[in-house]
Amino acid sequence: MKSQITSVKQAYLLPAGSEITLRGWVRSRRDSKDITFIELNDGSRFRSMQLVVESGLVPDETLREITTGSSIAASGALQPVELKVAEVHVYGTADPAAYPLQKKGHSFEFLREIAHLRVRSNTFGAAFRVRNALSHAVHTFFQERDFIYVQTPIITTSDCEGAGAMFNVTSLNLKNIPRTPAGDIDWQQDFFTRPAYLTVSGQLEAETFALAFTKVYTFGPTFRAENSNTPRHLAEFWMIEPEMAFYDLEDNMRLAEEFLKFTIRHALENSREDLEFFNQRVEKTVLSTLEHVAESTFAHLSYTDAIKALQDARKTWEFPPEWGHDLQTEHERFLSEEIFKKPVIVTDYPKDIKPFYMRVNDDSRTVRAMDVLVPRVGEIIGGSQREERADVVVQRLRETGLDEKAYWWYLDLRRFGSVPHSGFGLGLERMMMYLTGLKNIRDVIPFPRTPGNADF
RNA sequence: UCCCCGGUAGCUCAGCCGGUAGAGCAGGUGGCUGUUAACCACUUGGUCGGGGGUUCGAGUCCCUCCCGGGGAGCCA
Repeated sequence: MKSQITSVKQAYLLPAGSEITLRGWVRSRRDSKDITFIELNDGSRFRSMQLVVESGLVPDETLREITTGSSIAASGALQPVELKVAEVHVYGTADPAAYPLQKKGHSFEFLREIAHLRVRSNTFGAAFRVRNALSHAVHTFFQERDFIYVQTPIITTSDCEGAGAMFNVTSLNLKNIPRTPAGDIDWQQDFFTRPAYLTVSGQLEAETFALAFTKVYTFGPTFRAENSNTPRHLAEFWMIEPEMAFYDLEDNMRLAEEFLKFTIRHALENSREDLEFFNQRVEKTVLSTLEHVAESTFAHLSYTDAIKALQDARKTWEFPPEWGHDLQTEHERFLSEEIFKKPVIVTDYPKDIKPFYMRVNDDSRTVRAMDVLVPRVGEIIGGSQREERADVVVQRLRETGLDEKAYWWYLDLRRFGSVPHSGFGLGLERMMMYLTGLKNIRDVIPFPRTPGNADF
């Protein structure tokens, strides 16, 4: 009798009586005198499969090895909701006294310290299946709309946009750094003959592709060397950056809204079981919020109107809202959580608090920027219409104190066939927090990198 | 980086005005039952985050460093 090797996910689709072999890791085990129940999980879906072992069928010494965390193969006949085991093979044991995962719930803080094992838990199994589904949805969304996927460089030499501190990339011997006669670091002797960094954004490079392929997107890792210690920040995270020629800010906002709704609907349809777990155990508003947002229309208002609304609100602020200052976290949350109770897009920020590449409005005080704020998570998308006028970009570079020579190729885009264009950046992990209700960004990325933490 | 809170058994925590360390769960042993965060009985297990100080005596008070969490800034 030959049995078919299947995943737990597939097994639930097979008829009773099917002879199958399952392989995976033991979640828990319960013993009776003449019968043993084993929960087997292989990560293929949230549910485990219950294995029933009647006494005498499996040697005692084998049964003894089957403890929480051990890896086994089990063959037998499927019957409703479980597998009646005829034969078991143990691949690897897991000493119960040493195996850190118990049947009981653990704190996220503890599980973070065992990131190599936490993926075997309910929460993190669900989280990373959702992350997989979300990544798939990202590509599906853009590919269905004829966007070209572009891999922008991880290593960059453009001393970028002032978008936060950067990690240096060097092959110099740090114990013996070459110096110029003046005593400065002699970058000529470094690998790239100039300072190099890990990218903080693929946007500038993506713009070059957008001005050839019309619609493009990036999806890759980005790095920030900021000493940020919050549940919303990572030193290494994944960002999705679409960039579209011939799109103005309205087109850009429409796409952002469509994108969020598409990925939410995709998750609701394809990750239902995992999301139901989050809804039950992590954040009981996740499902209702997602379903609500998938059907709602995002609120829109200008930065200037937002400031007014915040000033009119009967609320005492730690930082009173004031035109010209960036919105504080408390302001953003109030807009999305209290005033609108749904995603809000704030546009047209003062130019002095935004980067050089954003298109300057006719009032010459504001730029065509947009931030999408969602309840619970805050800023999930930041984007803008790009400044396509060569003279204005140059002026903005000078105003911000950047070296226009370093941006010669970026300025070329404005000299040769320039067009209006727009784009935005979306943090994959922020989206994950929104989908799962998990409150710490370190719990939605496999191996989080934060100040002082790069284990695993 | 700043401001709060915390660090005691493998995990989650209690430990009062300083007097010499405890519970639940997990683990082990036995029992019982088609069990499902199983149940019942017994039981192993601790440099009280590190260092320094005060004191007859410090888990407890003081200083300092490290680590974790929350808030703020930076942003996605």
